[in-house]
Amino acid sequence: MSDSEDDMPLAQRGGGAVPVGALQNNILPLPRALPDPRSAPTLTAMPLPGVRQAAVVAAAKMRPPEKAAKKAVPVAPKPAKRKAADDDGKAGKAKKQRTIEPRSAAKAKPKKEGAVEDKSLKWNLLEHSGVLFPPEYTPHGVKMLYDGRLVDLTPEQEEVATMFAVMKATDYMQKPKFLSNFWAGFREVLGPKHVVKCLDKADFTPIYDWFMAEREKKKTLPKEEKERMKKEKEAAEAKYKFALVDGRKEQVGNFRVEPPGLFRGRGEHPKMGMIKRRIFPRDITINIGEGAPLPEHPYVGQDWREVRHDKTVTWLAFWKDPISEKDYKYVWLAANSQFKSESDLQKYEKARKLKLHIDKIREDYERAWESGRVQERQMGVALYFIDKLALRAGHEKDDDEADTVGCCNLKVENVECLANNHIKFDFLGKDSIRYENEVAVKPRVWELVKQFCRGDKKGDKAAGDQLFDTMDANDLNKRLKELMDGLSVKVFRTYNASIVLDQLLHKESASETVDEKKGDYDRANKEVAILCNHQRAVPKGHSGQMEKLEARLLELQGELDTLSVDYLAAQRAKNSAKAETLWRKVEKKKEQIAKVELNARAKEDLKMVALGTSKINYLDPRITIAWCKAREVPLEKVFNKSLLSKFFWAMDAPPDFRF
DNA sequence: CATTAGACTTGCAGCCATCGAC
DNA sequence: GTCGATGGCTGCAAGTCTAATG
Repeated sequence: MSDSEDDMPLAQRGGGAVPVGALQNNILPLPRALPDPRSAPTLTAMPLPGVRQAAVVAAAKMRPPEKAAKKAVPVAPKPAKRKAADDDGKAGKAKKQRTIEPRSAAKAKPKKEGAVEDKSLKWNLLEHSGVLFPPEYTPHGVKMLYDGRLVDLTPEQEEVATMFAVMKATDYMQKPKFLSNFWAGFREVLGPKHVVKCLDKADFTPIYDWFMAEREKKKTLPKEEKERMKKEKEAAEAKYKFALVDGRKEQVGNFRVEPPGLFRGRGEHPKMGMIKRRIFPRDITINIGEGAPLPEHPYVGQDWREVRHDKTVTWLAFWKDPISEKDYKYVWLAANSQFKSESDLQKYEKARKLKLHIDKIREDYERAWESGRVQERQMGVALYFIDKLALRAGHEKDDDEADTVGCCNLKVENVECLANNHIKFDFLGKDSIRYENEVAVKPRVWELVKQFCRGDKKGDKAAGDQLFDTMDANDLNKRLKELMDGLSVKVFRTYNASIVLDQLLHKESASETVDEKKGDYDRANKEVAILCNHQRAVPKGHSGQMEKLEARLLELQGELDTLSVDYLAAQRAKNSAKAETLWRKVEKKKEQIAKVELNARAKEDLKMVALGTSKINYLDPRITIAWCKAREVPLEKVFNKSLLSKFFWAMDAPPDFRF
């Protein structure tokens, strides 16, 4: 369907990205492999395995959400307030759980049959070493130029100048916004009376050159020196790498505090170029078990901003994002932790649950197209797009963020009604990645979109106006909750990505070798990536590499020709021994050519497609694992080391697992 | 009931170590 | 053994979504 028109087009997922429809047969063949949850070890009973916890044990701790999610809802009329233990103490906020506990327990998560522990609690014991701060700034003394003259800078000023100098070769230098934001920040650091009066006459080249030279120097360091430094670094980091959670040794994801620098927003971010200041202990809130030793830090005389013992959250530390006061930076455990893998499983189970409701939901939103109320119609169409095209929700954004959209905040200029019930989408989505797609839609949808673009009654809509002006992402999510417990927009993306993979992998295939099967897998993966519009920048040097491949092909072709001629000659000369040898060589050469051709095609094909994101975030690993088992493909062919580790919880999926 | 705070997931790019071709 | 392409890993930006708040 959509294989021919690669290249320019992007999310060109043709019309039928979601031909889901059937599959009722394999209704929830639940993760049979997971050990019976009822026999799960008690919370803290587990030993303290090293880094790698046994998958079985880990899996056992996670009940297959099936039974929990299913009927449990009406249960739990009993407020879960009993263990009001850890409360008191700490600062004002943090203490939300208690008051609202009954409510959330009653409606949302009535897990735990026997109710051994409160579901809102994520841990009982938590120990860790906090965060690792970046080194303090060491002045290099290299002077920048202003109007051709050397300029004296204080270490603080020099640090900021260096942040800028280092970015000399990036295309941020071409962005006026970046330059003006930087100048505003730099000017403040320079103070009012400084000789440097504007950016135009400032020349940071000396600092840039120094920086590049340093980098070179580091590269050419003797091997032993390099290794010594590496060892030192590792030793310094060692204690931060792990946390102790209820007796489990878990990897910490990001324990390094972000170093100061210039903010590199994506797309046309209004704040690009602003100075991201240094973060100190006084900025950081630590979350840790009550009895655990307080993490140390190198800043004498300074205290952590706050120390909490909040068992309802999974973060170890956070600070306010210095660029955007309303954002936070968190330190969490790594992807292979119990916290992360458990929610990963929940995510996929929720998506599988959607499968049971999807027919009804689709009927529902199609019916909404005929509603007398605009808002109904808009919700119906929005959900149709989300379901069909796997669009993101699209929440409202502030003016101090890049101007990007998702489904619910599409603007009228982002859609165009073409002939033949086609609609063309063209907008900047997350990370300012362009989504460009022409799709066939139901005639009624086409009509409605035309109508929404025009605006219903008074005042026609103009560019910049919301396509769905009577609803937003929150409204839609509220509606979804009525259709299925816990349902939200993003679940559709997970659902569609995973079900498409499941279906594609269950298509007939003549592939025999592992490489061929891997090809099947990658193609399926690619379909999903295209559906989700997971793009990447064309790798630099791509065209050069393609040319090389072309040249190589030509060369090989030449060799093949020569061999062929020789072979014919040998044959004519009745030299059968020689002919046979040559024949073999000809065959081999052909194979070689085919391989290079295949490689070239794949490379061209995937130059703009990123396969990784869907693998990491959208594709239920059990689909892949089951497929590997059934088709006898080593899992390592499709999952790298970190994926294998991240998905340890899914390893027992049976060969006949269906999403 | 709308807005915001807070927590957690998703996403791309760039660096860097490794791997495979010569 | 060298060299450059590949792909993994890290960094951190940018989404989503729910509960708390006023």
